Amino acid sequence: MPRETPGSARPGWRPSLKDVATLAGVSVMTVSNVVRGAPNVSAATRERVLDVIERVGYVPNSSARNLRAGRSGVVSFAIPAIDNSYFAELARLMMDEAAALGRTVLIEQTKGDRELERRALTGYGPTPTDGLVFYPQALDGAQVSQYAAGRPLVLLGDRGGKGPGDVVTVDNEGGAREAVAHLLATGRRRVAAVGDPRGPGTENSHRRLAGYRTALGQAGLPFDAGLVPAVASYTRAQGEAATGALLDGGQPPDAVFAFNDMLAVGAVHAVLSRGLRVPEDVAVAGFDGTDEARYCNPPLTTVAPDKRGIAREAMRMLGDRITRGDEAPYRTVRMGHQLLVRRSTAGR
Amino acid sequence: MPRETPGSARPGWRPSLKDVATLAGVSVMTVSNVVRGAPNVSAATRERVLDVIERVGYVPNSSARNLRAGRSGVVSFAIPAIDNSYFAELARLMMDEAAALGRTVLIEQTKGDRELERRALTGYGPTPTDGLVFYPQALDGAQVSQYAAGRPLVLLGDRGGKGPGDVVTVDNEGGAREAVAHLLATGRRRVAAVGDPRGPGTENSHRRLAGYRTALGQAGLPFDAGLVPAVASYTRAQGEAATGALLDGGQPPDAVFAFNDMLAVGAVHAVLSRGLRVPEDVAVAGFDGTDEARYCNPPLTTVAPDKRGIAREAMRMLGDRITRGDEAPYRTVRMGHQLLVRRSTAGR
DNA sequence: GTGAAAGCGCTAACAG
DNA sequence: CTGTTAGCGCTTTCAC
Repeated sequence: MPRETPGSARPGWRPSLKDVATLAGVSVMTVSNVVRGAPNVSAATRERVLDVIERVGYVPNSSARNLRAGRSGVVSFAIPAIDNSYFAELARLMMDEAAALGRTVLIEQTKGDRELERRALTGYGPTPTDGLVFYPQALDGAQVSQYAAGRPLVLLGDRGGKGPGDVVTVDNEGGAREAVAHLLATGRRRVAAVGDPRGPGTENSHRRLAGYRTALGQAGLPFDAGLVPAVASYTRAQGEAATGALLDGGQPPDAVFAFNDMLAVGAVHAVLSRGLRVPEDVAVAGFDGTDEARYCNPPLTTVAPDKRGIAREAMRMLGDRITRGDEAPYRTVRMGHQLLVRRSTAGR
Repeated sequence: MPRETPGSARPGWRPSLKDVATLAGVSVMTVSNVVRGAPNVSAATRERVLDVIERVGYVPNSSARNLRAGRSGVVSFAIPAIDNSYFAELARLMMDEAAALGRTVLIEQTKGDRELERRALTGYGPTPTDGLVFYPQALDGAQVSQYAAGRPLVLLGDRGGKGPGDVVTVDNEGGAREAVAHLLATGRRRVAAVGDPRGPGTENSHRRLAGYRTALGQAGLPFDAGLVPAVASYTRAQGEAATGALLDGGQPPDAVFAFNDMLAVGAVHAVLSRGLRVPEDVAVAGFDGTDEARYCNPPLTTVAPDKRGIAREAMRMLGDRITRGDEAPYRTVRMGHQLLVRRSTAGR
C-alpha cells in the first residue's frame, strides 16, 4: 500500500510529520521541533518548515502523540444529567477552565446509574481520559475509592472523611440552613424539604437535609417527616410531583425548600397550577443559583454556589494530580455561596 | 528503562497486550484475537487468556487502537452553548444515540464565535474526532464548505442549497408560521418577532423570520420592522432586554413570538416584571419545545421539533459517512415538529 | 489455530 | 543546529 504522495488530498487523508519533512528537505525531528516550538532550530529552517506546514495543512495526530505521552489531554466531567441547568452551566465553566489549561472536557452522563458511574470512574469507557471531575450520585464513598483506584480524581460535593481524591465543595449544610432560616424569618411555619433521595443518594442531599433540620431546631420547630417527601430524581417533574402530593395532603406546607433549582421550578409549578400563589400561599426556595431560577416567575430565591470558582479549583487540582502524579494528601476546598433572595420567598 | 513486571500495579500503569501475552504464555496476536472476539482461537486458549485479562485488569489502549485504525471513535457535537436548554436536551439525546452506535460524543462550545466554529469544523482541536454534528451560527454556507473540506459532517438546521454535508432539520418556516398564525387566531394584532440576529446568524433564524412574515401576510397584516428587534445572542437575558425595550416603546406589542425558548422565557419575564400579564396583556410563544418552557409560569406555547428523531438521524447519517466513507450525494432529512399550545397564548 | 514482522505518527535520548 | 534510533500498544498481513 504505497503512501500517497503529499499533495494528493484524498478526503480523510492527512499529511504526517514525515510528509512535511520530505517536502521541506529536513528530518522528521526538525519538523517535530518546529511544531512543538523547541528552541534549537535555525530561523531559516523554521521558516521553510512552517511554509510547508501551512501549504499542506499539516496538523499533529493526537492519537500518536497520546500514545507516546501516555496521556490523552482529555478529562471527563461525569455528572448525572447534562439537561439539569446546574450541570449545564457548570459544564460550560469546566470547559472554559479546562481550555485555559490546554485540556479538553468530555462530558459523561451517569444518570444516577451505578454501572455508568463505575464505568466513568474506572475510565474503562471507549475513550481514554487522563482523569475526571465526578459528581457521585449512586455510589458511596467506599465504592468510589475502590473503582477510582489511583486515577486522578476530583470529587464534587461534600464527602465525609478523606476520599480517594481531592474534593471541591460548598457548605451544603450551611447554605440549606440559611435558606430555611430565611423562610422561617418570613413567618413560615410548615416548611417542606423536597429532595430527600432516601437510600444512599448524594452526600450533598444529606448535608442539605441536615441544614434543614438544624434551621428548624434553631427556630424551636419540630421535625415533621411528613414534610420531607422522597424524590426519584432531581428533575422539574419530580419537584412538581412531590410538591403536588404535599399540597394535596391534609396538612399542606406554607413553604418549600427544594434541594436544587430543578425541583424548585417544579414546586412552583405545582403550587401555581393548584390556584395557589407564590409566595403568598407557599414560598419556594431552591439551591444552585441557576439562570433558570432567576428567570422563573416569580423569580426564585436560591442558594448560589460559586460555580466559576468550583470549576477553576476542580480543573486546577485535577491538573496537578495528572501532571505531577501528585501523591500528596488529598485536599478539600470549600467554595463560597450566597443566598440570593428573590420574590419567591417575599414575606406576606 | 525496564518495563515493569506485570502485577506491579503502580498507579497510572496499565498492562498491555504484551503483558497479558507473557502471562498467558501466548503471543500478542492471540491475545488480540481474543480481545476482539476473532473466531480463530481455540476454546482452551481463549479461556486462559481471558483469565489473565480478568486478573490483571487489562483494558485496550484507545490511543494505540486509534493510531492503527486512523479513527478515534469520537464525534463532536459543536453547538453555540451547552447552557441553552435546547442544546442541553439535544446533547443528552445525541449522547444516547451515539452510545448505541458505539461512539462517544465530545461537546464543543462555539459561542457563536467564527474562530471557534472554524476550529470545530476543521477538527484541528486538541482532540481528534471522526466527524461532527454542527449547529452553525457565525459561519455562512460557503465558509462551512471551505473549512469542513471532506470531513464527515452533519449540519443541523435549514441550509439553502446543497451543503458540504448531510442536513437534519425541521420545518423552521412552517413551525414559525403556525405559531404566529395561532397568535393571530387568538386575536392578537401586534405580534413582535424576537430573535432576528441581523447579519449572517443562522439560517434557522432567517427561516423563522420568513415564517413570521408569511403568517402576517396570510392574515393581511403589514410587516412592521419596529416589532422585530435585533438580539445579540439567544439567551434569557437578551429575550428580556429586547422585549423590555419593545414594551417600553410607544407602541407595545400584544404578543411575542420568540425564536427560541430561552428568548421566550426572557420575554415572559420582561412582561411580568412590568406589571403586565401573560397572556392577557401580552401572549408569548417560543420555539424548541424544551422542558423549561413547559414548567414556565405560565406554561409556554412552543414549537417542539422531534429532538429524539433529530439526534437519531444525525448520528446515523454521520456514522454512515464515517464508516462507509460515503461519497453519495448529501441528503437532507426534515424531522417533524409540533405546536404545543399552552397557557401563555390563551385567548383573552 | 498460532505467531512473527511491520508500521500507524510521534518524540525522548542521544549522537554528530 | 540537525539527524538517527528506538519504541509507545495495537492490528493487518502473511507464514507456519
